[in-house]
Amino acid sequence: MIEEIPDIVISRLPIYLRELTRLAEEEGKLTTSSHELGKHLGISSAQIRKDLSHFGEFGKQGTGYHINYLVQQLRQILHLTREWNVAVIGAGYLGHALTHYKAFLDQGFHITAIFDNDPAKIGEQLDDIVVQDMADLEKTITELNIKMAILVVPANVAQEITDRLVDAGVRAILSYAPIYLKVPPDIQVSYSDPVVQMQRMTYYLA
Amino acid sequence: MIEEIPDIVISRLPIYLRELTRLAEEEGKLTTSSHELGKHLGISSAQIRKDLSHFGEFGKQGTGYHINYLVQQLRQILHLTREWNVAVIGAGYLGHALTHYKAFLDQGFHITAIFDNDPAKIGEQLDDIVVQDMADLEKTITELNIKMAILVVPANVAQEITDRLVDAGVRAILSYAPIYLKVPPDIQVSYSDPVVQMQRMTYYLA
DNA sequence: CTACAATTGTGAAAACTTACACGAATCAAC
DNA sequence: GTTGATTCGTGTAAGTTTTCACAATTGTAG
Repeated sequence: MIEEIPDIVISRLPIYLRELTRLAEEEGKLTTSSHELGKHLGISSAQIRKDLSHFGEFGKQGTGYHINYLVQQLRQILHLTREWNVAVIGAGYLGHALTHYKAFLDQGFHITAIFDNDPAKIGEQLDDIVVQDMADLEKTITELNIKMAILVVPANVAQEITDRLVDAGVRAILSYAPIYLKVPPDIQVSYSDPVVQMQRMTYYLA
Repeated sequence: MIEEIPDIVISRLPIYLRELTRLAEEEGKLTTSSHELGKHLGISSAQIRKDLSHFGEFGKQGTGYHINYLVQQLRQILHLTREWNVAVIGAGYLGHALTHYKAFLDQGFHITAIFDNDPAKIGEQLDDIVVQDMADLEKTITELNIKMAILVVPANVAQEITDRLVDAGVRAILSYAPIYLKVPPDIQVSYSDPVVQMQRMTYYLA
């Protein structure tokens, strides 16, 4: 009876949420329609309505959607009504940048630990946290109840660190490492390899 | 007669290329099969063969693929046999990190300009380039023949900067800004909003 | 109160993507 | 040579995703 909702639908919800928030905050709107939302996002109105229909009926015929209400519903669906502790693995330039990334905090993602195995980096202060030795990975992740990690390490150690993260209880990984990660089926991975994204685009550049 | 190749196929080619390179360099392999490649990437062998068949016949029955040859072919298909000049827009933490990102250079993406409008950042030295005033955007992009840009600016200025980039001749944009960008149909955009990626994953965390 | 415009939610159709399965080719072993 | 194990490329089937199009509902204007 429980309908399996396609991941491609889930992946659009944060984008709807982002735009709805912007419509409310930047444009001061209280309501919107699937047509308006779609126009702002390059998505058809039918798609938006179909996507939302997986979770309930949030709009009203003739009127559209009350933005605050829909935002609240989406945040509940996506489990964003709580805060999430996040670990960053790798304290290179990119690890630093992501640790400082303000939007994470605004959206309830608290980076509460950062790790590296370079003795020169261990102990370094970053805002309010300190770079920890990779040896303490399991201990800290367990203690801080960290379920999400951002992986910013070289490809050759990414799989082995992923295995350790999963064993320590991490359930979702955002990976910037240029390699496919083998994980158990209940573990989520999102990939973000900038080179791969650039290489897709060069195809279209004559 | 010219077959239109789906973007979803194109987007897998860089991943094949990445793994093929790794197989050659790390594991010293000279040949591979669609089955082996797929096992390393979590993709079915049929999918890989079908994808490649859009572009020609690169393998041999019974034997599989000669890695070096396939790598060379993929690089040609993706227009990676030349080098690309790239501009980074925004010299915050993330802009810095991406400018330093070594893998870009390894893959033929040369970051030859970085811009910001903060007087405190303009003039700052980053490796071998200097942070330029956003006012010089058009001039520099034209002079250096830059066709690709990495956008690392706040949402509220992202669209206006995108318009300027496109007018200046940029044809592909990798955007970290948390907003949908409206561009002409012949302009490529890749999105990489870390918050959106995290929010997709929290859906699956009970 | 009635007519009209806007908009939702959704079943059905269309379009797109992936997986199956098989003939043909290749190579190694005997 | 012949056999058997691999593997490719591909036509077709199956599965997934998007789009269409319409009944039902809501609000507005006269």
